[in-house]
Amino acid sequence: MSRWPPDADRRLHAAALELFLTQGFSETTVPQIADRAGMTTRSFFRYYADKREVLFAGEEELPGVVRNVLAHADAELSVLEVIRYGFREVLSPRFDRLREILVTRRKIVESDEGLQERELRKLLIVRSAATDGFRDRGMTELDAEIAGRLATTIYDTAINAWLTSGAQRSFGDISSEVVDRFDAVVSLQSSPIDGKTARSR
Amino acid sequence: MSRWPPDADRRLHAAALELFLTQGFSETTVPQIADRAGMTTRSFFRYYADKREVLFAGEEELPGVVRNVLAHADAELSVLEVIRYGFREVLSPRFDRLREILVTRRKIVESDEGLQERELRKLLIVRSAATDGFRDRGMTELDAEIAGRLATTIYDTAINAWLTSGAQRSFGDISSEVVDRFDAVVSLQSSPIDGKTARSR
DNA sequence: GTCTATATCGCGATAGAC
DNA sequence: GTCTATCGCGATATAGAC
Repeated sequence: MSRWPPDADRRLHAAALELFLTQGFSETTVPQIADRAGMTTRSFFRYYADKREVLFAGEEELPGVVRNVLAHADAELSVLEVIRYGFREVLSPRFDRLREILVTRRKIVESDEGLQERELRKLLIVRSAATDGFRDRGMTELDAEIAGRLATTIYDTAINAWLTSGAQRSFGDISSEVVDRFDAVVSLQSSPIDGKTARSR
Repeated sequence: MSRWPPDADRRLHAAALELFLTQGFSETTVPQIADRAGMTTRSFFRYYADKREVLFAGEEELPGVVRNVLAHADAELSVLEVIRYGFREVLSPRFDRLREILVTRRKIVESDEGLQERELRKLLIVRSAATDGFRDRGMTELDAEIAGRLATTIYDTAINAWLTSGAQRSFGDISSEVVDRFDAVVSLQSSPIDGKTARSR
């Protein structure tokens, strides 16, 4: 048995989540987290760049997943079709069983503006990966950037709708609906609420 | 003549910009900024919530402008048409003469991840205003959120393209092009780079 | 305005693992 | 021995309390 228990990063993560939930994020200090995980303050910063970062542990794979999906999806698919396919076939299976955890995390993030900022930057990283992926599919630089932004915006909208809805619907179902609405909002002259469906040009 | 020179916030802003440009953002301390502006560290935090905030001074009106445009634009305009109109008629006149300043600010923001996070949150505030505006135009909650996200995403894309392009083109011209490309990327089966223009359904 | 908590990080020492 | 994880100490700056 080694002197240093393994999984120091996971222990820090677990300790942090408990404290954030019971005391609140800003009321929790790094020394408290480190104590609860059985190590020193200095060691905390060895695993996490700052106090916010610990909440986003485990999301490092997402950019790689995005690149992978875009690299292997049928080249004939339109942008919205690729997005719909990726969300339903790849992201939904990964996300659906994590719903409870994500709802909890979301509640903590919402309580602190600094955490919201960090979450937005995480989304920016995903967006870069998506833009790269669309560029590699042969789109022009501007179109790839637009497609990347579109994909992450739809992603964020769908995640939001999914975690807010009390029902047991899958992320794939909800994201597919969101894709439809994006298509409609961009394409239609007016919102269907007015009954108009003619394209403007 | 009063004991305290007026425009304390502007002096702090000017001092901060100079120091950020010459020394870099992270190498500049708040006491340095305050000293250069002729006041104490404590006074800095009276005018700006934190060191990052000073870089975004003067952008507080944007949400109000957005609400105003959406409230007064022709009710028959489609989402993309409202966006195009607002960017060309309202934002472009405001932005075009500020290009140099915005280019400078952009360079500083790009140098620091924390500043990028803050900028993203500022965009989030604008997005909330846009979403409110679209909701008030009679859209459903989900469609309004989508339209708000679309507007700010196009805004960010256009600002980026505008400040990156060396040419003297107006923000209105560039943003109009970006609107066209968003429409095309969402609507077309494939990118025009392949010569395909048929809509997928 | 002053004081202070606390985040953050640099550096060197140390303790086991291989 | 070398490598890696951790510790201990301390310095600095932000940010908020009083």
